[in-house]
Amino acid sequence: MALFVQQGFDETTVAQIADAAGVSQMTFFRYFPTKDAVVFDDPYDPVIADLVAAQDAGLPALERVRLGLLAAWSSVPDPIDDALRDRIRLIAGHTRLAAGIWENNRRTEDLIVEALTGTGVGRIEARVAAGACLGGLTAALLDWASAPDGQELRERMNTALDLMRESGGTGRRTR
Amino acid sequence: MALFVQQGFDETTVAQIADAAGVSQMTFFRYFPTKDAVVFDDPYDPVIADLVAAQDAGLPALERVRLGLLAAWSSVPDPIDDALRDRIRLIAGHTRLAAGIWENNRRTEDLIVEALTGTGVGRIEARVAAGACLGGLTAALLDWASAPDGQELRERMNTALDLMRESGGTGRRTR
DNA sequence: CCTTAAATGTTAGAGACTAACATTTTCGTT
DNA sequence: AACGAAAATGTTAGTCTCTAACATTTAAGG
Repeated sequence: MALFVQQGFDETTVAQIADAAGVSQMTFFRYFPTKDAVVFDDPYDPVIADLVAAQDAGLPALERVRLGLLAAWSSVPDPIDDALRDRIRLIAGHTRLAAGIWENNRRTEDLIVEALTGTGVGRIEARVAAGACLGGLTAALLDWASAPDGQELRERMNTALDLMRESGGTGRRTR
Repeated sequence: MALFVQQGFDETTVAQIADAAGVSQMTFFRYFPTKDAVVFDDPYDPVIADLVAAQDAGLPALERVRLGLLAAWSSVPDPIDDALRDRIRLIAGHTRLAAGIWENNRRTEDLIVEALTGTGVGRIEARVAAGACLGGLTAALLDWASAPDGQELRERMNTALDLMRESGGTGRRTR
C-alpha cells in the first residue's frame, strides 16, 4: 500500500512489492491471487445480511435493505483510520480498480438477496433492492474519496442512505 | 464474439481473434484498447442524460433519474437481437467482465449527475440518485441474463424501475 | 535427531499489452 | 498514369501479470 500511494498502482510492479516485502515474486502470488487483491483485502461482511434480515418484514424490500445498511454503517468508527482512507482514495482514482469494487459488492448483494428471499421476498425484487442501495452507497463512497469536503465517511454514508428514503430526499417539490 | 461464445472469454487469445479477423495482433490492439473492450463496444448514451434532464424538475432527484431511465429503456426493441443477448450473457457469466459494466455505468452516471446539477440538484444527491438507479437496473440486467425465465429484457427493466418507485414495490405492508 | 509438512524459491512459459520502426495501402493531386 | 503524403498495417522486441512444475529450505513434533 505504501508503494501504491507513493508512486501509483500501475507504476508499481509486483517485483517491487515482493522486493520490499523481502520475498520472491512467486510467494507474493501465493498470498494474493492478483495484484488487485492487495487493495481489496476486506473480508466481506455477513453481518450486513443479518442486519437486513433483522428489519421489519412488513416493510418494502428496498426499505429493509436501506435500514439494514444504515445499521451496518453506524458501527464504523468516525473518523476512519488513514490506511482505509488511503485505500479508498487509491481505488476511487483508478478506473479499473473502482469497477473492481463491484466484485465485492456482488458478494454482498448475493448475501442480501439470500436473506430477503428467505423471508418471502421475490428474487427480482430482492436483487433490485440490494443493487439500488449498494449502487447509491458506492456512488457516495467514491464521491467522498474524490471530492473531499471535510465530511466524515460515516456521515456521508448516512446522508446517502437518507437520500434513498421513500420520501426521495430534499427535492424541490412542495409537499 | 463468436469465438467468445464458442470457447469462452478467457480461453480465447487475442492471437486467435487476430487470426480469425485476418490481421496481426498489433492491429487488433489498435482498434481495441483491451481484449475486454471487444465485449463493451456499446457507445455510451448521452440520450439518457437528456431524458433525465427533461423530467419535471419539481420531482425528487431519485424520481427524475428513474423516469428518465424508464423513458430511455422504452425505446429498445423487444425481443432484443441474439447478438446483444449473447453479449449480456457472456458478461453476466464472467465475474471480472460483470464488474466491467461499471466502467460504462460510471460514464453514464457522470452524465446524469451533470444533467441534474445543471438544474440545481446538489452534487451528492445527484450521485446517489444516479448510482442507486443504475445499481438497481444493473442488478436486474445481470439477473435477467443469469436466470432466464422467458421474460423479455425491456419488460424486466421496467419491472426493476417500477420496484424503485417511492412506494417501494410490492412489499407486504398493508397500506 | 529424524521425519514430515509447510513455506519459499527457481525456472520456464503463456498471454495481454506497449514501443519503435519498417512496410504497405490509400487517395488526392499533378 | 505517376507521385507524394497520410493512413493503415506489419514486425520485432520487450515488459508485466500470472501459472505450472519442480527443487529447496524451514518449522514442528515425536
